[in-house]
Amino acid sequence: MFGSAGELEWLGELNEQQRAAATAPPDRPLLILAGAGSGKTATLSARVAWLIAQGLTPERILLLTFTRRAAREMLTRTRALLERAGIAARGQVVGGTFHSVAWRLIRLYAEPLGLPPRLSVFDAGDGADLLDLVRQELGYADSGKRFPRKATLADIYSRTVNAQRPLSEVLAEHFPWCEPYAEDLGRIFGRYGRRKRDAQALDLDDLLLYWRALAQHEVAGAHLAAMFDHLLIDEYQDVNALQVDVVQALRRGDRGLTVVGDDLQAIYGFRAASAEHILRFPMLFADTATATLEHNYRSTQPILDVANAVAAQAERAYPKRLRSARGEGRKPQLVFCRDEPEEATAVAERVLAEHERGVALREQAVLMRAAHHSDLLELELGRRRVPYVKYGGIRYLEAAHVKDFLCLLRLVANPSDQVSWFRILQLLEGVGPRVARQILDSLHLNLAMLADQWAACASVPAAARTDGAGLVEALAAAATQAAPGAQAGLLRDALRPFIRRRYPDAEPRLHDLDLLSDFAAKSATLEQFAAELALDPPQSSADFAGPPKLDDDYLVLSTIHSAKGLEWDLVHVIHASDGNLPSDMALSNREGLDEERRLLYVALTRARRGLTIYVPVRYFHRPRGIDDAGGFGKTSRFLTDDVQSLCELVQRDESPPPLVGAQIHEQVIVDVDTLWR
DNA sequence: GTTTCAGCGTTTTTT
DNA sequence: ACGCTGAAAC
Repeated sequence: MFGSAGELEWLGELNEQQRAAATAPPDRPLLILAGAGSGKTATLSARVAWLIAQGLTPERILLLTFTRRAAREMLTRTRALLERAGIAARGQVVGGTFHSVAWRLIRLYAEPLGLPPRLSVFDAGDGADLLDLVRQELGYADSGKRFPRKATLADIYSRTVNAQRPLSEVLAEHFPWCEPYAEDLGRIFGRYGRRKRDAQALDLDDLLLYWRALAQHEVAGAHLAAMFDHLLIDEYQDVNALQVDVVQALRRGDRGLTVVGDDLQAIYGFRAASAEHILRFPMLFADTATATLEHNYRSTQPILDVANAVAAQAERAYPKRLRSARGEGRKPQLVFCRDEPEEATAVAERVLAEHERGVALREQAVLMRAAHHSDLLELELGRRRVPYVKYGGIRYLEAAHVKDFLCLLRLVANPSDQVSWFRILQLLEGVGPRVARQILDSLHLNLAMLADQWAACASVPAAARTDGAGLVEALAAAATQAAPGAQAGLLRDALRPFIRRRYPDAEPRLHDLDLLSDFAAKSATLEQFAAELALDPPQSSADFAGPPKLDDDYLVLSTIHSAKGLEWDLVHVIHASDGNLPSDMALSNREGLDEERRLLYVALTRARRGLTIYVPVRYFHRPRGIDDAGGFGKTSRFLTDDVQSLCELVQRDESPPPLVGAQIHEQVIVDVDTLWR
């Protein structure tokens, strides 16, 4: 079974548990429980390399990861291992997220699935926009007072679909304040589905639904399952019921199956994921072999002590404690700050002090629960001219001008996409929701004939006619081109005047469009480009700025969710107070609280050798009265006495000591009379 | 009847 | 940065 010892010498670099996992017999389902920092990526890469060394064909191995970045990293490592063994990997392992692989397979099987050959992919924002459109059409926009916002509608829809449970149950459990609208929501969702089909679009949830339907189909499913000999899944603690169905359907016969995860790091409950799936894996897949990795190669022991103490607070805690292979180090610091501005100052000072001591900015990260928790810090960093990149939060694709551009791109491939039209038309002067709808009703959405129709369309206001003709012509011209770069260029040029007119800060936005066009030029087709962006959106502004230069140094700011799987020398966790971490929004049930705790656990275990947790003691902008100076926040309930005893406590209060009257020798004078004398 | 704009309040996490 | 509101402008 094993390759000859000389061939796979790198197996010797793994520890015993890792090696056992990497070389476990491929015909039994394998569950790898891998604690934080336990060399999970190394092990999984080694397993892929080992499977190939055993004779498996790379193209017949499917690797599902949480992000495309993770897939890339594993495949790079795998290739390096194979090279060392002198094995020339002929093909490529198929890798990506559940959603991106679903997209590839669905396109392959579009015909039997009854789908049109041209398809758009809606990202979360597009889905929300269509829901908003439907809500307006059904008249809910003006009637109700507090009807759920479009983002909430999208959340409810997605959660219901992903959990595969009746709407009523999902509402009762997670959106109780929306229960009175249950019927209305049902009507909206039904219509949403039909409109989506008319637009020849799939949303992110559809990708999983269609993949599952395909995999469970008697004939197509068998065909699909036969494409792969081995299926590996990373971050299995964050899969939902729909994804488990797909995995189960794909494993027909004795296909190999390896899953890796850590139930202590399950943080995607809001996406209907549940750690139950990893815990029940051995029950679902008979004859499962289990491997456990618990040596931590990332962090020093004092950091792990704190992480372990946090994890131990869970009612259903496992006796799984991370043990450091790196040894001792400095105790984590717990810094109490007077208020949020003070916290921002403290973080900036500490980051810069470490930088002086030789720790590059990019070896440090600031992690937070919610993207806006770093608002003040970002101002402070700007003032001090500290370069930083932020991950998570408002993403590029959500910026208005980027959406405008992407809608145009999508229209070339799919002119029946009404949501895109609706948005584009409103760029024109004198066109709001009402007129846009009228125009849409009177046009046949066919690019070849569109220019004539546009000129004749009575609904188009005079002011918009010429401007709109420019866009329509650009769309028609782009449709006759084949090269995506040329197409994107045409559309960008046509969009330019609108961007200038609409946004006061047009220049940086135009620059974004240039970058996007350049990226589009590298894709096979515009359709492909738009779909890839929806499936694997750029994680930060840096993703678009081209490959980073080697001497670029910047601090990383990231939501904890986006920090998953990453590590830094020094980690700064901010806003560790009740209401922020745990977030107020998550406290309605115990599951929510547990997930918040795991979130903190994930944050803590990102640090290699330095960890600082900041607690702002006082809050100013609480939604109270104007003259309320602010309340006192409470230290996060997860930072118990137990946890604090493992930290070095720092009181940071910059307010000057109170003045004693006797210290002031001259009287203080207040006089405004000089102003008008 | 619609569009547009200013002002105000709010903002969890993401494929 | 966005949605909602009310009021002005077309």
